[in-house]
Amino acid sequence: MEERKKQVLNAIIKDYIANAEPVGSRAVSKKYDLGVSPATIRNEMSDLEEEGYIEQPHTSAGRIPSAKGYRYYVDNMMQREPLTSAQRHQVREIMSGEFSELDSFMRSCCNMISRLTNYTSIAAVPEQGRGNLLNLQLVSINEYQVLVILLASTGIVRHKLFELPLPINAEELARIEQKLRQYLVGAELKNISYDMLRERLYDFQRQDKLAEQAFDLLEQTLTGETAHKIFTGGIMNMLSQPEFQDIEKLRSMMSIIEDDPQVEKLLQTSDSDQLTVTIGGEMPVEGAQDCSMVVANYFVNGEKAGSLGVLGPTRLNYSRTVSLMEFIAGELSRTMSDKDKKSQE
Amino acid sequence: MEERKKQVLNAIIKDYIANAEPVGSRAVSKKYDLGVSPATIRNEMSDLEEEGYIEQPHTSAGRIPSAKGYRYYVDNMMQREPLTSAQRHQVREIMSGEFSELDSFMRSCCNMISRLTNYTSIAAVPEQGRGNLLNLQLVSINEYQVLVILLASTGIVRHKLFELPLPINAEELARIEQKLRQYLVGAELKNISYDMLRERLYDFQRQDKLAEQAFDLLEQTLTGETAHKIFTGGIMNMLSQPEFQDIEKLRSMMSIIEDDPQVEKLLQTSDSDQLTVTIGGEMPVEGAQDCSMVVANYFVNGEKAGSLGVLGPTRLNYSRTVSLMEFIAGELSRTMSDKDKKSQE
DNA sequence: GATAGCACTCTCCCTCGTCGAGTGCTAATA
DNA sequence: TATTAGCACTCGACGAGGGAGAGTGCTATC
Repeated sequence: MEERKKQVLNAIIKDYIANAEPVGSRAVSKKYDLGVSPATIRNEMSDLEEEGYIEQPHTSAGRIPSAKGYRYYVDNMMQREPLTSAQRHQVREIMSGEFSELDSFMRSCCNMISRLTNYTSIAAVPEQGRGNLLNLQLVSINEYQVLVILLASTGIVRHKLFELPLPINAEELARIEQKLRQYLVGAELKNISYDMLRERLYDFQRQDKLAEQAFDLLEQTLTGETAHKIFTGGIMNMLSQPEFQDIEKLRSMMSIIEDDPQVEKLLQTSDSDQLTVTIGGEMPVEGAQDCSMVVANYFVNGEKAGSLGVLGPTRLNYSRTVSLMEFIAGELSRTMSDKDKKSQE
Repeated sequence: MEERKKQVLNAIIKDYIANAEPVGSRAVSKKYDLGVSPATIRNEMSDLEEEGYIEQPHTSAGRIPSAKGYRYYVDNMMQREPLTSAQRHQVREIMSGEFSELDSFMRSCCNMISRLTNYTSIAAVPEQGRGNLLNLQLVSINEYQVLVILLASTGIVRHKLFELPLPINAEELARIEQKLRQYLVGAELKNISYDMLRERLYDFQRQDKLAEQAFDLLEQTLTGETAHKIFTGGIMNMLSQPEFQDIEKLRSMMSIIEDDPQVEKLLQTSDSDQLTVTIGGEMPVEGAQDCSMVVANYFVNGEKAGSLGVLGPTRLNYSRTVSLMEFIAGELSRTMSDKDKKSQE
């Protein structure tokens, strides 16, 4: 694309992102001095429209960027907005806080992202933990109920209460616990699949009826649930966006944000360490076509551990949002990797 | 209040709840046959307005109920709407489901309430568990990190990761664990206050430096956090209410619903087993004056265990909502008490 | 190729007039 | 005395009409 046309497109997008109103040729020529008159701009705009980068809500209105326009901007022209020190500070503050509970930590991350971006934030964390199985405890509550507590090397704890079909006494339980520890402690959590369980516990399982129960029980706790835990924040920020003054649009977005599986689907983009920017029609969920999002993955020791995203109108401030999300995901990866290393010591 | 005036007020409230539009004298006389002409109704309405039970948005509009009118209706005239068997069924279905995780159970309760009422639901569960301390475990992650796991008789588990200022080895940890168990297992969780800890552990605490650490640690885990965990559901239902088509009103409600402490404040009504109906200006939170709510407490073995509420416009369907919430809170109390008894066996 | 000029188009906003719903008052009625 | 019918009045909703303003596309000119 010729340089001047690029500049015109850039001006239109920037202005529209800032003001949410169609941009006219006069405004472009005045505010962003390209050294040419409005008439010239008009010709360029006419071309840009023909090529599908911008569109006109109606004759005698200015132009607004199309999804294709935003895409071109993000891919070829966008420059990352430098972060202020206040922004960096806010992120680091959250990161340096305590977090023995992953849940509440992710929640405050989401709130921080919403505060910084003024958009709705979403995040997904796999239910299945990372790290190795550090310890495993079976606690008898009564003879029909057993509490299984799993401790990962990351300091994350999971627990589940099980109802047994047959009663069990303390000695038997201790014996099973012993055996399970022997076979499973040290294994990587993500490797504890059905097959792996079967392999390691094959002999044990044959041994007696109760062991078989324990087998079923572990299988349920450890495998199966590959679902992600979903967090959202700053839903209210949607309300301040002029594009969502229309209640119907708002409702269609809200129903997606409130529905965990849909949000999970949104966050399933790439597994790379690059941000993913998804614009308008590219959104993978029905009814989110008026939105864009910026999704970043975070990594613990080089391995993908979860996703963070920001959801807003297609008129998203891509430049700022990308900078912020890149920084936040980086800090989060660093913080969680540190923590992980520390707990492995 | 004279019988006929009551009937007129009743008709106005019912009609307004159903249609969200000012009710005229003609409509009252026609739809709710009181056997008198519109002119007579008009006189009654004029009286009701003078006494503050209804108001007029403007001359030549019908009347709408005032907060005082709703209050009178709820206190003196309202009849509980009988539940359908489908509604009962839905509630019982959720109740009979598994719930080893209190969190996800409460979440699905909230969703159910929203589905049944078509309003936004809110719930609060005290972080501090009910029941007795059944077991306590200290798990060493590395020499500076200890995971404290608390198991309540209700099957609810809490855990917290602690960073120690001094390293600790396995034997010492085991010794402390032993002591703590000895002193604390069996105690009622809600009684484990700072004072109680001090009393029981006084000698122990003096014993050595590490025990003192353990003391601090337990104090943090067990006391202090009297905060409630807040759940919400069906936020989207707000959008379908005609009174919240105005984005500003919507925003003021949303900002309250998104803010846990505010929701907690809303739910702090009475501790009795009666429902609390709060209407318009009675709402304890700034900015919620256009709303009403119905709050029910649920009880485990006769003791208050948490609160459930429904949040909607003042034009709330009190009759149906009260019936539903009464039923749901009752079922929830029953289910959780059963579970509690079962785990005590 | 860039620009100035100009007619044209379309939205926004204001005003005006009509319509209809609903009221309050008054006089008549049971 | 309570109820009702009749009637003038008020006010918001709605649609038509018109001016203002923003922005365009086209054409002729530099």
